[in-house]
Amino acid sequence: MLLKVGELATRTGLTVRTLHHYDTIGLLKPSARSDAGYRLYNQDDVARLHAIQALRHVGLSLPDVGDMLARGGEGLGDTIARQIRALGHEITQATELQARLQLLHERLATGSEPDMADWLDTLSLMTTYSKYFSAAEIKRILDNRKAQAAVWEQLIAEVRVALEQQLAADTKPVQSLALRWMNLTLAMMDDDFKLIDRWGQMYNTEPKGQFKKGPGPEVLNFINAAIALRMAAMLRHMSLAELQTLRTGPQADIEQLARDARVLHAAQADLAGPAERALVAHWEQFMLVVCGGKPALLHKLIVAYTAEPLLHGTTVFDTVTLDVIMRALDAQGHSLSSPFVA
Amino acid sequence: MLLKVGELATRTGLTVRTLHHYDTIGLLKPSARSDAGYRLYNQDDVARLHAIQALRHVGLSLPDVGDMLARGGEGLGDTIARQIRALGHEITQATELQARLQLLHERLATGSEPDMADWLDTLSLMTTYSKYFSAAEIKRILDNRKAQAAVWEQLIAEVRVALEQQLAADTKPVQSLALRWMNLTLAMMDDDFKLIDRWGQMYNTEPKGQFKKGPGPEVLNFINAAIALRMAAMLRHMSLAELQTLRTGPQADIEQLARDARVLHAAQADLAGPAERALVAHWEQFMLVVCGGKPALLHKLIVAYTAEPLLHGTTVFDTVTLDVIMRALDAQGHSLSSPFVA
DNA sequence: CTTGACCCTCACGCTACGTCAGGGTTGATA
DNA sequence: TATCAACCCTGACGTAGCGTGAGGGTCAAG
Repeated sequence: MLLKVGELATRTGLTVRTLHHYDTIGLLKPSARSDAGYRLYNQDDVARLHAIQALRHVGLSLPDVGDMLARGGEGLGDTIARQIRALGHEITQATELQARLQLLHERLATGSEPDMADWLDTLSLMTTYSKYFSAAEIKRILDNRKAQAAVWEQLIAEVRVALEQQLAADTKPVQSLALRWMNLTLAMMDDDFKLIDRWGQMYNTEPKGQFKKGPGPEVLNFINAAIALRMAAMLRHMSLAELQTLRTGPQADIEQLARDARVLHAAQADLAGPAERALVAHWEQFMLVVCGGKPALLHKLIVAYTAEPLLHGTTVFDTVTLDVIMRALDAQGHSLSSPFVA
Repeated sequence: MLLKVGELATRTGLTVRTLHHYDTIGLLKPSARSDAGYRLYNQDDVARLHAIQALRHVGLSLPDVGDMLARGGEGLGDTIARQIRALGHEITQATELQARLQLLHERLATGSEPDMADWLDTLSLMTTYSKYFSAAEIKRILDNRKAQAAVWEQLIAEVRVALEQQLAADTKPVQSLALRWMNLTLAMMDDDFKLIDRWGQMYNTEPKGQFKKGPGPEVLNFINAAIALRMAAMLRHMSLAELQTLRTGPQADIEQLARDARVLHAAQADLAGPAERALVAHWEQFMLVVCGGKPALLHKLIVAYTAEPLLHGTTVFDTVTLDVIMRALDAQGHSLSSPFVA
C-alpha cells in the first residue's frame, strides 16, 4: 500500500510542506515516485516517519534525528538524559524570569502610576539586579529597602552633611555614620553577607548611571572609606569569616535596653543592684545574638572595641545607654574581656 | 558625549552587529553620523537603548519593543502580565515533557536492552499517550499494566480461545471474560473512569498500527462486543454516572471471601451460624466498597444482577463462593434486594 | 471537455542576529 | 610621511523549520 504525500500527511498530522521539507533535507525520502512524479511512501517509510516524529518529540533537531536514525538509535538513552537536563535548565530559567516579572508587576501595580520612566527605570534596575541576584533575593532586598526607606533618607542626609563639612573618615561622628550604614545595609540583606558581597560587586562592575535613585557616588565614596577603616580595624582582631557572621541584632532589644538604661540613669541607682544585673544580662544576651551565639567571637569583638581607638564609642547604643551599661559591667566585676568567654 | 558603535556595544554588552541590526530595522537609529559615516550615539540614544534592553529582557520581540516605545510604555503592565502567563504555559509544557522523558528514560534504563526497535516503540507509544494523558497518568497506567502483565497474558489467551471457538458474546463464559477484562482495565486505570474514557478515545482515534504489543483488533472487537452488552444491561438499572463510580474492590477481600466460603462449604455448616453471618457481613462490606460506599447503588446493582439474565453468575467470585454467599444470604433472611438499602 | 482536488518545483519570508568579504578611517608609531 | 592595528562602513549569505504563495501539471468524476 503506497501513500501519496497528502494521505501520509493527514494520517500523521503533519503538513505536506513538512514532508516536502524532510524530503529535500534527505531525512525522509519516499521510496518511490509515480510516473507523474508524485511521492509514494511505503510501509517502511511510514515506520521511519513515526520514528522521526517520536525523536522530534524528544526535542531533537532534524539533523540530530537523522544522525540518530543513521546510528540505529545508539546512544539514545544518553541523548534523552541530556534533553532532560536541558529541559531542567530551561525550566529554571523560565521560572526565574517569571518570578522577576511577577515581582516587577506587583511593584508597579501597587505604585498605580503608569509613568513610562518609572516602569523603565524599575525594569532596567531589575535587569541589572538579575545578573547578581535571584528573583527571591531581589524581592527580599527591595522589601527591606522599602521598609527602611525613611531611615535611609535620614542617614544619607546626615552623611551628606558630614561630607560637606569635610569631616575625616576616622572621626567619631563619621564612624558612627559608617556603623549605622553598615547595619542598615546588613539589615537590608537580611544579615546575609554573601548578598552584600554581590551587591558590592554589582555596584563596582555596573555602569554607575544605572543607580539614579541612590545617593550619588561622592556620598558612597565618602562612607565607603569610613567603612573600610572600620573593617580593617575589626579584621585585626578576627577573621573575615568571623566578621561575616556578625548580625545586626533585633532593633527591639536595642530600644528596650536604651529605655531601661535611661531609667537607671535617672534613678542614679546602685550599679550592682538587681535591675542593673538584669540590664547587663539582657545586654549579654543581645551581644550573643549579634555574635551568632558564639562567645569566642563576642570576646574578640570586645577586644577589638577595647584595642581600636577608631571603634571607641561607636556602637548601636546611644552614649547614655552605653555609659550605663559599661559602668554596670564594671561595678559588677565584669572585666569586659573575661566573663563571656565559654 | 557621542559614542561610536563599538564603544556603545562594549558599554551595553551588546555586539556591534546587534546595533547595526537595530539601526536597519529602525529600532535605534543613531542621532548623528560622523563625516566618515560612523554612527554616533548621544545620551538619548543610550537611554533608548537601555529601555530596549529592558523590554527585551521582558521577552518582547523587536517589533513589540518598537511599538511599546512608540506608545510611550502604555499598556506595559498588561503586556508583562501576558508574558507571565505565557511563561507559565511554557513552564508547564516543559515540565510535562521532562516528566515524560524521565519516565521513558527510567523504563528503558531498567530494561537494559539497547534495542532500537524497543526504544522507538516506547517512544512513539509515549508520544501517542501524551496526547491523552499527563506524564503522571502514563506512569500510573504503565506501572499497573506492568504489575498485571501475567494476568493480562492469561486473560487475552482465554479470550482468544473463546474467539476461535466462536462463542457468542452473550454466553456465560464470554461474559465472565468480559467482566474480568473490565475489572482488569479498571484496575489498570486505578479505578478512574475518566482515564478509561480517554483510553477508549485514544484506541478509537489513533491509527491501530501503533499498538503492536496489544491483543490484535479481532480480540478487542470480540471482547468489546461482550462488554457493550454488559454495559447496556447495567445501564438499564443505573445511570452512567453511577456505573462509573463502581470500583473493582480489593483483591485481598475477594480471596479471603473465597477461602472462608470454601471452609464453610466443606464443613456443611449451618448457613445461619456465626461464621456465616461474619461471611455475609464481610461480603456486604466488600460490596459497599465496590459501590463507593453508597447503599442505594448497591441496591441497584443487585436489582440489575437479579433482573438481567446476561449478568447471572458472572461476578468476581468463583461459583462455589458465590453459591455459599447466596445461600447464606437467603438463610439469614436477606431478600437480596432489601437489607442493604439505607 | 471541464472542474476540483491533488501533486510538482521553485522561491521568498520569518527571528535576531553571526559571520565573512571587500573596502574606507583614525590615531599612533617608525 | 608611510605604515599598521584597530576601528568603521555596507552588502550579503546563513541559521531552524517550516508557512505561504506562484505557476504549472495530473487524476478522477461529471
